[in-house]
Amino acid sequence: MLIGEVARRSGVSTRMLRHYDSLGLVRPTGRTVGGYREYSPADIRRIFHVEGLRSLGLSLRQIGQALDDPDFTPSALVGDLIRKTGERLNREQELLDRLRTVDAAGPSGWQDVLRIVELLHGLGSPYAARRQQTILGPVEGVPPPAELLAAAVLAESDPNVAGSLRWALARAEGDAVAGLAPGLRSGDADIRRRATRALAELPGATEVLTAALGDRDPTVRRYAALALGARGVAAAVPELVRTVVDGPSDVEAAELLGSLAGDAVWADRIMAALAAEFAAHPGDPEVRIRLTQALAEMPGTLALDLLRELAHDDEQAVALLASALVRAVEERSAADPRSRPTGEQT
Amino acid sequence: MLIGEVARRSGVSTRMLRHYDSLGLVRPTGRTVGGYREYSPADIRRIFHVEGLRSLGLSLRQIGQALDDPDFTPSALVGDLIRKTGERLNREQELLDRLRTVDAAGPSGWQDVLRIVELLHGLGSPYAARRQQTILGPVEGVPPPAELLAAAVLAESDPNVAGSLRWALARAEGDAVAGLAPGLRSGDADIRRRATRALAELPGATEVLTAALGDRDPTVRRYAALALGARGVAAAVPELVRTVVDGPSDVEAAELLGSLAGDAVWADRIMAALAAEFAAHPGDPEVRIRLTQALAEMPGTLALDLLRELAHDDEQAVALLASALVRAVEERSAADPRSRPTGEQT
DNA sequence: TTGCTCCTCACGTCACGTGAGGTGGC
DNA sequence: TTGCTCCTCACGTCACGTGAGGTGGC
Repeated sequence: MLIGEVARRSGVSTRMLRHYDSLGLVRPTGRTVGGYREYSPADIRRIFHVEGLRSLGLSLRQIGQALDDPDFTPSALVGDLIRKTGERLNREQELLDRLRTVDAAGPSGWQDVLRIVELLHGLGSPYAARRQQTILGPVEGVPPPAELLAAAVLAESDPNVAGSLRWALARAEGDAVAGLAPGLRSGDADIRRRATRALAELPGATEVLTAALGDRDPTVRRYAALALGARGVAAAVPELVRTVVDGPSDVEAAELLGSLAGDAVWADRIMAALAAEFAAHPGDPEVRIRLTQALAEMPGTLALDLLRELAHDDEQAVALLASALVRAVEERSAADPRSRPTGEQT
Repeated sequence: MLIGEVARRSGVSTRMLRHYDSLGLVRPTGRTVGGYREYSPADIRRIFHVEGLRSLGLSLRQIGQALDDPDFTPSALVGDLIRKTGERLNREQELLDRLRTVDAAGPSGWQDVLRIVELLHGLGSPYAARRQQTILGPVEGVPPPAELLAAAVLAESDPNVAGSLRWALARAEGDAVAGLAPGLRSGDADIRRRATRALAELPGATEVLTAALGDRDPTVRRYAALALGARGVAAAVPELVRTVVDGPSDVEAAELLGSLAGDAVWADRIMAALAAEFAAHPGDPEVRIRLTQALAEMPGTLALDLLRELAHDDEQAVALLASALVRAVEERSAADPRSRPTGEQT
């Protein structure tokens, strides 16, 4: 069979068939009197073998070695190909991510593209100082896009750099909330915490933060509750109460509960929740003290009855604190009659 | 700054810096008296710009055009890069899949590798006839690995080819069940159906099939129930009863219920389930007829009482069928006294 | 004789690495 | 004088595409 027909049947160009010949990879068995290459059925089969191995990414040189050595062990070579292909795949994936980031920023000229690439490069540095500098460094004109900073916030493990990033993110142009929201769906609790902390420092974001109240991770829930409490969102109340009980940020949580209790509807529920926690922690002085201190944050004389009761608490420290707070609340209420509830006699 | 120091600071080799120079991409502003290239700070900045754009996958030619034309619009080029990178990514992913398939088959020589590649190629053909031929064609020595055929079964839409594949799979070497199981977790109901049908034709596979009884898709549940019923697995009973009610494969389901009812424990539950279905479908003659026919499959005189009752059914067709079946069951029981239940008087 | 197929030789692609052979500045 | 840096020129890589210029068979 002459080279043209072989090319048509195999899909390999005549150029490549001649190339295989010159490499010694597929030598046609004969030549016609005119010097034309004549391929035998065995030659054709060999061509298909070559194409088969090429479809696995072997180089022509590797194919030549493999086909000519019947004892060739494929396992090592295949393993190597898998590794190399995986590396190329990762590189292509990273490149695609970079390109998408650039595209999403909608650059209007090459200056913009270069700035984003520079940022991307700086934020991807393994040195925290370099990342820090990238964020705080001279912002030549356009501020960095929020989506990019959001991605960096989710990945940042250094607390100082993370703080700078949140600061920059709050000032960035673009939809910072949309950039952070995917972080809340991560399987990694650290990433969800970073997302929540950053969301807390943004205006709005109430909806995603409310969803974060249902997170598996207590820290995520706490960040979300504190942020929502500061926005006056009553849905945060149960988690704020839990924060008072558990300790970290209990003072901040108590203050937020106090201001939420300014709303009469929520005042009763908050008091009921706090009272329930006293009942649930009878023998734990630390929890009871935190709860008692939280009562001091309640507006007006809302907590006065409960404080008077606690002044006789079995725990000495609680009783002393409650007594002091009873006096403080009474004085406060005498000074400002508006805060006196209707049912109370002086 | 001389070329060596520039190379150290920028990470670009001196060879490449000279290459950039010769392309006109980065021409050092000056030369020393000795003819050495002298890079100015602006030149260095340009080098970093080049590297920035290279990190996005632009060719040196594209970079040259971009940097020299201040009106260059990046959007089209970036879009093109995204498309091309996505295509490369897909190709790499497909290559990696192929390599992993080959690796999983553990080929001992190049002959094996070539056979697997050939199979892979044949099974991936867009022509059903070619796929069919690949499966049924001359199997030169080693049978195709089950994992490969399993993947093909999950992807095969042509019913004839699918049948051949299931046939080949049942005869293949390797863990066919493990190859099919991921198909049951697919979001695509078609793939789950294909997986279940293929599992049904394999020996064993009881565990995965039992899991498939809880599938969202009724067809998947039916395939699983029929397969499990044939294996004597009583967990299939509820779905088999539903199959009798719903129609397709009701005869087969009834037969399986009949043989499962050979176990006294299950006999009562099956009869109770069938009776409940009669109660649930009062006005539906087709369902009642299928249910009545199913009663004929119950062993011995198990269904006799219910059939006698149905002989007076409001639906004429049901009543006639039930009367005929009552006689048939009575004759059968007279001929074979072993099938007479203890409580019955002749 | 006219197309068609085939032949060999050779250049271009693309981003480099690696010499060879030579020179300038401390 | 001795290293060190720099210079230009040029070949090799890898799997091809695309000619140029020429020839054999119907």
